[in-house]
Amino acid sequence: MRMSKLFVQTLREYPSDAEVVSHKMLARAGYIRKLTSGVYNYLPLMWRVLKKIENIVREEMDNAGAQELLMPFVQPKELWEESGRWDAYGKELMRLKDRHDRIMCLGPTHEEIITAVARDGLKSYKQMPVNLYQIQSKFRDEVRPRYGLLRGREFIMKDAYSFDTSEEGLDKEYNNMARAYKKIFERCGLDTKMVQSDSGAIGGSVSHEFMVITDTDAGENDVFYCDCGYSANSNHAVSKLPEVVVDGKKYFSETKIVDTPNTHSIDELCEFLSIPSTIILKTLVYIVDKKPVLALIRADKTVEETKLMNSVGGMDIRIASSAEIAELMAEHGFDAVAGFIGPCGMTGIPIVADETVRDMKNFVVGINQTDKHQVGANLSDLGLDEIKYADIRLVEAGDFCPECGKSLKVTKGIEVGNIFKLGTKYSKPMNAVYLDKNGKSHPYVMGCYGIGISRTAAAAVEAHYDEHGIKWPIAIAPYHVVIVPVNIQDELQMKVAEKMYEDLKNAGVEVVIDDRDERAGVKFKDADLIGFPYRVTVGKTINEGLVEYKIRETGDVEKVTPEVAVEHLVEIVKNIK
RNA sequence: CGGGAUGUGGCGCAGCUUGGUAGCGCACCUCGCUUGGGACGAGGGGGUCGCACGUUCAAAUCGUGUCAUCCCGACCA
Repeated sequence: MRMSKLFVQTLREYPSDAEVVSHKMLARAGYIRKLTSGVYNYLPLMWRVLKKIENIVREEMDNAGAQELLMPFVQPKELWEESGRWDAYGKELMRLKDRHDRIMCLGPTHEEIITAVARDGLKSYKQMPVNLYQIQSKFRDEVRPRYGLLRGREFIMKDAYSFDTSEEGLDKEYNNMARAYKKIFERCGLDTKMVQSDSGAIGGSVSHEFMVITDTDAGENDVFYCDCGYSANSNHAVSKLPEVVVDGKKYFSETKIVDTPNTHSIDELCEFLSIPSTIILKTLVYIVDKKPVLALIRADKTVEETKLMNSVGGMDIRIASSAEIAELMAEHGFDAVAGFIGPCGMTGIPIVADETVRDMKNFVVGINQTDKHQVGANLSDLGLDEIKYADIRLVEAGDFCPECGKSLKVTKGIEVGNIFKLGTKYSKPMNAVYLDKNGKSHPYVMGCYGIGISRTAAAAVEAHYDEHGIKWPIAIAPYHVVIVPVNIQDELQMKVAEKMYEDLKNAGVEVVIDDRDERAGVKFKDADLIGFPYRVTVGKTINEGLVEYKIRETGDVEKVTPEVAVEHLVEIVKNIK
């Protein structure tokens, strides 16, 4: 490719709306342009990168025995009603009508469609197991798109779905996919961790996420991990706790109600009573699937919303507003504001207590009266009808590993892939069945496996950049090398550059020649910004028969003959895998 | 959804307070000059100032509404 013809426009400055590294870099280097919120044009350089990632994914999926197909982007409402997700999915599902007023949606994922495809063509145990995948654009109408390609509304994803006759078969395929994923991300030049995670709206039991570990702002997930190998997303992580005081008898000799004016926060309450937060029972009001739920937890800990939601089998959770709290209080004959809520007398609504609550004795608790708390209280004395215990606690760095007991560490990660065991979550309601040896029908045992293609590209930038621009891993770089003749008026420089260009092209190296009539500085800046893994500069030293060979990643420079440079590059490209 | 901010050429911004011919830098086109880390000079093209309504002799500027975009929050009572 000739730089003079390449459709790319680099910018002198970063676009003002870009926040994270990958967004800034990709926009400035001319890879992407925003069309509308969360929706981007993939310009030629970007598309080359995306195709490289797609091809790696394709090869490894095919190697792992999966088969590629392509399903529609626009989908009918009916299938989503069959699975029950038409109502459950929420506003992220972009719904629309066609000219006949038929209701459709844009595919945010394809479980419904693939299950229907399988139902249609997968009738016998003899055809199984089978794993089908596609690489498709998806659309999720995110509340708040941000971070460029990392959290867009439209994005490219590889999604695979496996069909088995048994749990054992699913386990096997699950591990097969985990291995394939590991290979895929390695080939893309990405260091990933496979972490346990919540299975969310997709449903199912077991799931893992593949996280690119990054120190940039773009890491959206907290990953807890341990040297022993344990690692989990914060929405799923569990831990053992360090020993702390959970008995308040040292502070309170008897059970009584005390005035605690203006103690709206735990900090204020601790200060007012001169006690540690570990002997306060914190009560929070959540709205799960539009209904109130009370969460009880030791006050030095934080509720993990996803865990709480799962504990009551919900699909949607948020903290209650002060108006909702007031309403709830009124319904139960109380009149208290946040800060003084307690479980006592809250009949008829689910109460979930974190495991930390079990051991608490003689604690402090709200009693649904503003500016008052009960001290020296015990759960058995509170006269509660039914409490459900569950682990609804957010793990913190320093908690102990649930497997080996050592201290957990925390890091930020960008999720680039996930694998789920779905079981019969979709096949059952959608009546997608096969016949076994005895002619009996059973629902498929399914798994699903996703990789964010466009997100992987962005994550790669987050993981590989410097102040000058992108440093693509060679396997996913848009081109392998750029040849920069410093002065295109110089006949010898141009002659050598053109010769190398032809030789490299003929040898299968993806090469760009920067034949623009620009000053050297401009060409170097662009080369760094765009992130070609290698640069060969043909300048004055060509008079001694030498060119400059530079590695973007390390910055290492070497003077070599054009022939040696070509040899190096051909060799490097041959070894990409 | 709550809070904050911003919409002026492809990108980055000024102008708005105090209404009066729409500006600057980068990018783009032409010529000259320059050629190892985003040169320089001269000339040039490109904008219904987000949109609508209103006030006014006159609106980018003032008012109302609306749309869009971005940031923060939506997890501790």
